[in-house]
Amino acid sequence: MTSTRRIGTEDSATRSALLDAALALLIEEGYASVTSRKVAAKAGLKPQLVHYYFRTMDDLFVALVGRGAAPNAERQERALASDQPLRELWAVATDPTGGILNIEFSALANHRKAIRAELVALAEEFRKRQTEAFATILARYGVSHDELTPEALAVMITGLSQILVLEKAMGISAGHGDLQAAVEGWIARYEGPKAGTAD
Amino acid sequence: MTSTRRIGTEDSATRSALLDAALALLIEEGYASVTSRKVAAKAGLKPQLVHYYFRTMDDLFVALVGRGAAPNAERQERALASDQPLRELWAVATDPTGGILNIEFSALANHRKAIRAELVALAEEFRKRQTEAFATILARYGVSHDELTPEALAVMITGLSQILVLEKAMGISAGHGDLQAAVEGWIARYEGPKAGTAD
DNA sequence: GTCTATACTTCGATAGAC
DNA sequence: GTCTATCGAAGTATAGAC
Repeated sequence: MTSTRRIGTEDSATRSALLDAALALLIEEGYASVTSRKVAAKAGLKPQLVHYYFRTMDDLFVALVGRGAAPNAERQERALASDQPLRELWAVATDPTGGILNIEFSALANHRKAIRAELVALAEEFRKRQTEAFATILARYGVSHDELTPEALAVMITGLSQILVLEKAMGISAGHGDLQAAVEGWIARYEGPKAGTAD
Repeated sequence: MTSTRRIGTEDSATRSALLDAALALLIEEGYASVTSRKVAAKAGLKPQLVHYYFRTMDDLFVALVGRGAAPNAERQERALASDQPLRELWAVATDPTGGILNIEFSALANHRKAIRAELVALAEEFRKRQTEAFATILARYGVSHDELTPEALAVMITGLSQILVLEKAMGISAGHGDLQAAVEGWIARYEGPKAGTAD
């Protein structure tokens, strides 16, 4: 009940175009460039439309997070349900586009309450699902909790994949090949050679 | 030779105060809040002074990175030279303030060339020093390169510490205790119990 | 060498026209 | 329901006064 101002419908094509433009800008130029003017320009629309469909810029960011949530969850589920869940999940986590987005959103969230709330809730659900799946997977592979807990593994995979993606985006690559190889070696120890590869 | 405009001296107290204010803002509110007006306000000065001492905002950021480089390098050297280098380095890497700064700078660098160049050069030197030290340390602990290379270890420590710091800043903590314990366990395997602790 | 007066651009946001 | 005219605040940056 904060204001009586009208707002566009959620299924509007214009609204969708604005979200597309915002997403592209976020990836290409960072969150500081996601302004009403630039988003509109990219979509070939007037800046005021941003405020019609999303009252504030924070609302736009929150909508952007929300729109990506379901596809991401599905990607993760598919990976976890595959024959080689660790390998598939690692592939998803090291995907450059997703990684960059993660970093931009994290930086954004660090100082904007509404966005942080949205993102934290999502991240926690993600981690929870991963942890559940890892519990089964690690048990199947005969890894004891003394060695590595599902929770620790979830944070590890996130941390290692993110540093690789972030640094690659910046142009740092020292040690990346070695770490990638090490991770693949650990995975291969449990899941064997890559599926589709002659054994 | 881009312009003839004058610029403040590097040992000016005003210049230093502006850098202090910018650093505080960067940590407290993120890089988007490091504007000439806000920096000046925080330092109790006029916004135009920012442009006198640092021609552009990018220059200010570059100066900020530069000012922190030497102290950071020293901190790292001290850790690497200690009796328990892995443990000390882990402690330095998981320091919250340093971590947050790292994230802010990374996000910034992702889309601003001048800052990225500065940061990448620094990060590479950092990694190189770490890798050199790790080569000695791992050899001393009897770890073969087949198991883990110094390069991979350097990226790993960076990635794991950063994810812990970043998520903690955002308010995510699931799995953190487990990962912290796992890392401490690995370290203890090589460096024994924490120095100063009864054995 | 240090700081201020000032210009011009871009920002988010609203009120009101279609 | 959709979009435009317009505003006041904040952004970077320069030219010139002390």
